[in-house]
Amino acid sequence: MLADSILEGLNPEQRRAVETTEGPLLVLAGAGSGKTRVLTSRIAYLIGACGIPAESILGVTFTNKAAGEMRERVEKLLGPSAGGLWLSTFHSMCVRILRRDIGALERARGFVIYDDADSLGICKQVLKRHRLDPRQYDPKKLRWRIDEWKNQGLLPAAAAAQASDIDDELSAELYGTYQRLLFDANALDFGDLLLQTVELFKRAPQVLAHYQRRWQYILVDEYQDTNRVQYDLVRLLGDAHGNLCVVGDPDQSVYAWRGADIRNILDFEKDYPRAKSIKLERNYRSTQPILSGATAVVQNNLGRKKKNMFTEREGGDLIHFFEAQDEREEASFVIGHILHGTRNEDKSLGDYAILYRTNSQSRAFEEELLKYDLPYTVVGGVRFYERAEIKDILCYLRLLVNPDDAQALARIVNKPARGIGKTTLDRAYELSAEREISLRAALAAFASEGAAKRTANKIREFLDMMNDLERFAERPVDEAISETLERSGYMKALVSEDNPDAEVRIDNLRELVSSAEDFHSVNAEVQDEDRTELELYLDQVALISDLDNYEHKPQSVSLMTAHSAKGLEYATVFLVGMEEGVFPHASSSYDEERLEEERRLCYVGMTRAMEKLFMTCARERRRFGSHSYQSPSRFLREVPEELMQVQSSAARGRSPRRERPVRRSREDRLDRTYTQESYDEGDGVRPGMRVRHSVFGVGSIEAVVGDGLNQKLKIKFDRAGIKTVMVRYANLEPA
DNA sequence: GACGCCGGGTTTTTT
DNA sequence: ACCCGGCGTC
Repeated sequence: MLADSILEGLNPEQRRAVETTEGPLLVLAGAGSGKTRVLTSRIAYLIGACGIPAESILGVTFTNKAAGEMRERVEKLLGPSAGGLWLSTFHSMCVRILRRDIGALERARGFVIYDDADSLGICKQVLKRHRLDPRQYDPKKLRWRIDEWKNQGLLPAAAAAQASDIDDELSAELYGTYQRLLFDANALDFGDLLLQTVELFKRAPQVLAHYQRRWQYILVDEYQDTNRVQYDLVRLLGDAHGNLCVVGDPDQSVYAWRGADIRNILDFEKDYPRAKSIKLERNYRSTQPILSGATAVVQNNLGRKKKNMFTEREGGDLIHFFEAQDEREEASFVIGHILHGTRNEDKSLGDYAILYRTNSQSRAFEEELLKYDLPYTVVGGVRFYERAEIKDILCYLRLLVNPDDAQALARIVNKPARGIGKTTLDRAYELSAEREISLRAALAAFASEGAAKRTANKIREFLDMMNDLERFAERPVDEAISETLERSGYMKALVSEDNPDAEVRIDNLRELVSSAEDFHSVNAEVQDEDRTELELYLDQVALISDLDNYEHKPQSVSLMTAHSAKGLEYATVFLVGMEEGVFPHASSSYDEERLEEERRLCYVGMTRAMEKLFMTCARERRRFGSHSYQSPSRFLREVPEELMQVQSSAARGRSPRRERPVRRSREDRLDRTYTQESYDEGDGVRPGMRVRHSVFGVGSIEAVVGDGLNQKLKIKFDRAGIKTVMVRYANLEPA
């Protein structure tokens, strides 16, 4: 009875994916094939039809939003019997496990979670300890390398063993120091959350056994985006019973740069010989031209698992293509179309999404939207919890929970200014390294030993204040925040600044307090046996992404990167900035594997559209403050001509300067290669040309080196001599 | 120790 | 064009 209602409306493949409950199962779910529906129905089926207790089921996703949506849909199918079901991201799952069991690794349970900025700060500290010049050894690169290792499941010793050259050996050594500093601060970074959980399972079999017993059925969403550690986690948890269902689409694997290994999904059947596999190839989302166009693009990837997507949504518009003169015209074309649709075609703003390759591209569209007073929502970019003032207060809170948090301490010790500056902090760092004590202890030691009386008093005052604040660690989180704002003098300092910028920040802090009030009222009843509300709050804040807060508003245009758009759908999608160097991104242009990932990303972007898909490019674009000229993206050429419709220039909202009124055919438009990075449209840079540089004055080009984004010019300046400049940055004019 | 100027890097995507 | 960190000055 219940089983019937759960299975109702599923197509035969979906049904099979739901009913095949035992053993390993691979569900290859193409874009728009009802993947989430299958996952939620499957969970509901396990509980409602098979009688599996909800607490025996683990569902893992990549975003909190996806987890939340799934929970909602399962509850809709089953009602409250879904309580006890674990649905979470890999990261929050690991936090929960570690909070309970990290003691088995001889670590304290009160650890804090370090975000990217904190990690980078630690990297800088590492370089300092090794007396390396951060200009010579880039802390960002170190951060990147460490993250790579962590994604592969390698701790410092293993990394050192694998290091192939002297450079990498040094990095591995620095990685060791990095881990040491994290340990001293009782902190874990994002990568650690996963890696230490694997470590825990390996070193404490009884802990692993506990979770293996608990979770009899495991489901993993977006399996194509799992990295090595996530693979290991799934493997460890699932091996006991083998009831592992993974769902994914190799064509939508777009996170290799974050360590995702597409082989995890491609090799699933090898890894789990008993595995069954089901393909979901019926697309419920897009019209025929959109699906065919997207498929045609992604088919250019080699070594791809064959999939035959089909849709019954025959007819519909062809894919629209528009080539703008520059990014402003591109924006005005897009917004013009939206205005037309909402005024004349009964569309609402929520039907539209603007998708781009990089966050920085949102700007032109935002300006245009503002011009017409159209509400819009930007996903990504600067996150609320990363804004300086928010982060400052969160660092205070972190210190209430974990006094050893060195990053947090360093950040706020002089915010607001209280006379404890760089010199003092440096001394504290040195003491901390010498005596192997926490930064806070070192600061206290400095106050009673080396510091001048004035400084010593200021340090003591600060430490007393912090000790006093600690009483609020057990209080409701909104109280803790309000008290912190007062006692620290942070609010007072902002108020006395008395400028518009400070006002914005005050508003943000008020928003923080009110969101904390919400958190408090929601969590008031949910008493965790041994975690304070503040601790729970900090965990949540650390793991929340901008996307998680995104809600699709019916009266607001959505703007986001193609990455962020994965899993979402819109009636009309504008996939903008379709130019070589932008999409595919320049940094991926010379590597076949990375190009294929760009192509998959393009596929993801295109398949977000249900009814209308616009792909646009601009001939000219301002980047880094200077002009650049790009040719249309190769991906545009990969869309079959008969599926594409060129938007005529008559559709343009305003009249651009059009030096050539000649109507070119589509092929002409797409095949035309513009001279990249020239300073005057259409003309290439050639030796002998006279140019003007804003700093060096007039000179003549001696040589042209390379092309594309990295093109350099050797110029003999009349007064400044011979210089090599990057065209991209030089802002040259003809002279 | 605080403030202000200069120079360099920046724009790949994020849990 | 913009932001941030570093360095010099007060």
